[in-house]
Amino acid sequence: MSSNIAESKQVGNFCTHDYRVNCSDCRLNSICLPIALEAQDIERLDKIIQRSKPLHKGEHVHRENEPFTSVYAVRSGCLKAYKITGDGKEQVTGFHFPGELFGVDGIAKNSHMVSAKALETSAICEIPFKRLEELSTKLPSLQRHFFRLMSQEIAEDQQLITLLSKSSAEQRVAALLISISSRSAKLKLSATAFRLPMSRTDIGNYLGLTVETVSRIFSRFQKAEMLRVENKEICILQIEEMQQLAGL
Amino acid sequence: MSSNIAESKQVGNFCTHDYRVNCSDCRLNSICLPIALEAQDIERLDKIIQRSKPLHKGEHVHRENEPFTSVYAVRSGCLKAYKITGDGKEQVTGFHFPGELFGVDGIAKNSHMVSAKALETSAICEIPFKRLEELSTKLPSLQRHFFRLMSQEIAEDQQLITLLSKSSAEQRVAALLISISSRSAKLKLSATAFRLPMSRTDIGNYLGLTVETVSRIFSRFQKAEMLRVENKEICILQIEEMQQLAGL
DNA sequence: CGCCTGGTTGAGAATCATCAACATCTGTGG
DNA sequence: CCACAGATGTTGATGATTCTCAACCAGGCG
Repeated sequence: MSSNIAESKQVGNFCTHDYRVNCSDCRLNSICLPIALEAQDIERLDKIIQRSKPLHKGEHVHRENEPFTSVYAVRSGCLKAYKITGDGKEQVTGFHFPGELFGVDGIAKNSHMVSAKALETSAICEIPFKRLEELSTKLPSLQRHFFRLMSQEIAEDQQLITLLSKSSAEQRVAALLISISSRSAKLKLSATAFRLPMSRTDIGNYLGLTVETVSRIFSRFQKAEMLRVENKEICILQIEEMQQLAGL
Repeated sequence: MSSNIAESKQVGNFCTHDYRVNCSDCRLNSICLPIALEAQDIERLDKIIQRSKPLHKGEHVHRENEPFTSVYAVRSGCLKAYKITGDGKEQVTGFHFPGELFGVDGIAKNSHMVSAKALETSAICEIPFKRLEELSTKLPSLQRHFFRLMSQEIAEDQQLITLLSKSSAEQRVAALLISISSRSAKLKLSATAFRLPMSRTDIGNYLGLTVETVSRIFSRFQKAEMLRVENKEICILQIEEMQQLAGL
C-alpha cells in the first residue's frame, strides 16, 4: 500500500464544509463567480448568495424538470449531473468540483434539464437567478463573467462531444483523468495524486463505456505503469503520456 | 422519382438572401434574437447588427482561434461548426439553420473555439458582442433572452452527448433526421420532406460514425420504408417510428 | 467526354458490449 | 469489534456492432 496514494488529498475536500464563510473569505473566490469583481461588488454578490448545511452523499441539489430558480456553486465535495433518458436509463452529463458553477442548463426552459446529486458530503452556494440577473445589469463585469462561464460550459461540452465521437475507450478514460487532474491542480492540489469521488459505473456512463471496459482500462494503464490505482485513489505516474493519449 | 421529394423546399432557403432586410421586417424575428423585444427595442438591436453580402458555399464566418468579436445569426442557408482535433482530424460540432444564433462559444476565451463554414450560399447577421453586451445591460429582456439562448445551446449539446454516449448508429441517424425535421417545421416548412445541406461525411463526423455506416443506415431505413432518400433530398415516411427510434 | 469528388455496397477485422463468475469493499446490526 | 449482506469492482469468454479496406457507381464541372 503506497503511502503517497493513501495520503493524497481528495479533490473534493479542498476546503471545509463550513457554510458560513462568505465570498470575500472563501478560498475559492479567485476561481469562482466573484472573479473579476471589486471588493465592494463581491459584497453585493455575497448578499444574494444563500448557503445552507452541507448535503450528504446521495442528496439532490435539484432534480430534472424541477422549476429553475437558482444557479449553484460548489464550495466543497463533488456532484454529478445526470438525466434519465427516454428508455429509463441514466446518462451522466458531468461532474462538478469546488469552484465550479452549475445549474445554468435550466435557464432556457425555466426548468432543470438534469438532476444534480452529491457524490460525497458537499457544501453548495445557491444563487437566486432573478437576483443575479438584476445584479448583472448593474455590474457589467459580473454579466460578462457570467456570459463567460456559460460559454465555457458550451466549450467543455463540445470537448466532450469530440471525445465521445472520435476517441477510443483508452483515450476517453485518459481524458477524464487529465480533466480531473487539471481541476485538482486549479485547486492548488496535486495534479498527479487524487481521489475519484465517483464510481466506476458513473465514469463509464459519462464516457459512454461499460463498467467492465473502464475497469479493464484502469488495469491496462496500471500494467503499462502509467497509473497506480488503489480503489478510488489514483496516482498518475506518466502524466505527459496520459495527456498525449487524451489528445493534448 | 417521387415528385414530393423533388419539390420539397430546402430548410436553408426559407427566405431570400437579401441582406438589406432589417430585424423588424425579417421573417425570422419571431424565432431569432429579437423575440421578446418591443418594437422600439428591436430597432435599437437592429442598429448594432451588421449585414453583408451572402457567403458562398465553403466560405467561413469565423475560424478556430480567431479573436472573438461578434456573435452571428443565420438568415438563410446553412453552416457547419467544426474544429480540428489534436491529431489533425476534423470534428463537426453542429449545424446552424436560419433563425439560429452561433459563435457564442468564443465568449469564454475571447477567441473562437470552432470554425463556422457555409454549406451553401448563406446570409448572416453579425452582432458585435461588445455592443450586444452594452445593450443587454440596458434591456433586461435582451439579457435574459441571450442567457436563454446560451443555456439552450448547453441543453442541446448535452442532448448530443447522451446520443453519442448511449445510442446505436441507427438511433443517432434517426435523431439527426428528427432534429432537422423539427427545425424545418419551426421555419414553417415541411417536417417530413427536406433537403440535407450537409454531406454524408459531415453527418458521420457529427454523429461519431463513418460515412459507410451512415450510408448503410440510410439504405436500411429505405428498405424498411421509413425513409425515402434521393441524394440529398429526404422524405420521412414514418415520422412517429423515426421519433421513437430517436428516443422521443 | 472524362476526371474527381461524393456516395454506396461488400468482406473481413477490431473494438467494445454482454454474460457470467468471482473478489472486494462498505456499512449495518448484533 | 466482528460478521454478514448488498453493492461495487475485477477478470474471462463470447459475440455483436461498427470500422477499415477496397471496389464500384453516380453526378457535377471543367
